Amino acid sequence: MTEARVAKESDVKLTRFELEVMGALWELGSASVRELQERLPEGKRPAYTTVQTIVYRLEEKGAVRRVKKVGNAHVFEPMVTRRATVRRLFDELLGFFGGSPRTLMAQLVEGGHLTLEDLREAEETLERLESDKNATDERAAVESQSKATGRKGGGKGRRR
Amino acid sequence: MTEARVAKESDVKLTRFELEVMGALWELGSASVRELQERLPEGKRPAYTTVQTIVYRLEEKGAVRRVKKVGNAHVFEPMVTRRATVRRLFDELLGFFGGSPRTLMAQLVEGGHLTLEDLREAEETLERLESDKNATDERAAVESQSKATGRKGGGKGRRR
DNA sequence: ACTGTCCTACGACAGAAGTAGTAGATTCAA
DNA sequence: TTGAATCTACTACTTCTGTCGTAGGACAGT
Repeated sequence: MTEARVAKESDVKLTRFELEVMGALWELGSASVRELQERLPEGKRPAYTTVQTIVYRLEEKGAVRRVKKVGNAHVFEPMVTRRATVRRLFDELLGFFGGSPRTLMAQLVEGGHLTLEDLREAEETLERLESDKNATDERAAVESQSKATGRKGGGKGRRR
Repeated sequence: MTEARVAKESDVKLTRFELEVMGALWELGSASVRELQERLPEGKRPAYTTVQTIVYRLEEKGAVRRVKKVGNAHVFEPMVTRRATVRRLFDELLGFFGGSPRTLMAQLVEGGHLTLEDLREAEETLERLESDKNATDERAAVESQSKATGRKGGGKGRRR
């Protein structure tokens, strides 16, 4: 039955190539195997069946699901959000930096990855988010704290 | 002879666990296999030989090298900087976001990973960097290139 | 010189990831 | 109703990762 596991969005662990495919799927919203394959960068565009295999594995991991059929082809849709996935990857990254976003940010900045504008915009996003939060008073601890993600370094949860 | 490949720092591709070990090595500056093993988080602390294997593989990838011996044990030192590594990982991340740091930043912010303070500090770092650059007149970001390992191939300096 | 302890250098192996071929089912346009 | 084109559902590697065990070398006491 190739039953897709119902996984907590937060524990879906993707490999590089799976991420690559998810990237395409996130962009397209939903797509067939062929569409996905065609969106992959020319250089590293594997055979059709290779992509198919990846998609199947993603399905088993609960990262995507079939939503409908077009012709004889299945159309897949993401089950995990890009956001949740980045969060996950970022957390991993943090692991190698004593869990400090600061340090990581510094490295990124120094590495020339981020421009002042990027940061400014991020700030705006953040501020907008804050006020939204206050205005609506929205509670709900949403998905976030699933469980102290087994951080390695001494405790010290990031405070905001 | 287990000759370590002289790899361009930028093309060293590390796996999760290798990163984990590198994390420990970056923190210690230089260390023996045992020291590295002991710095790994209790929970996931593999057997001594497992760590040893990882270190050997890192050596072959040119990510670390033996610098000396203490007793009968080798002491290793990182050959790739933490910075360069983060850069690499970040680049990969960007791949899933249409190459836009903005989008990624937004996701991070929304995910509650970054606080306003984190951003402010990053900005300062950036500004400090800018003026340093202008004042000091651009100087190679070398930092840990202790010895020029015959590095000469066609440089493919990524600039963004 | 003998012995226990700690390393190193290899060799192994299971499971994950990447890559793809094939047989048979579907679909679509004649 | 046929046949080509396209998919799907498997099966099958090969490589890469994570994990160790073991044999034999080095060294510190005794």
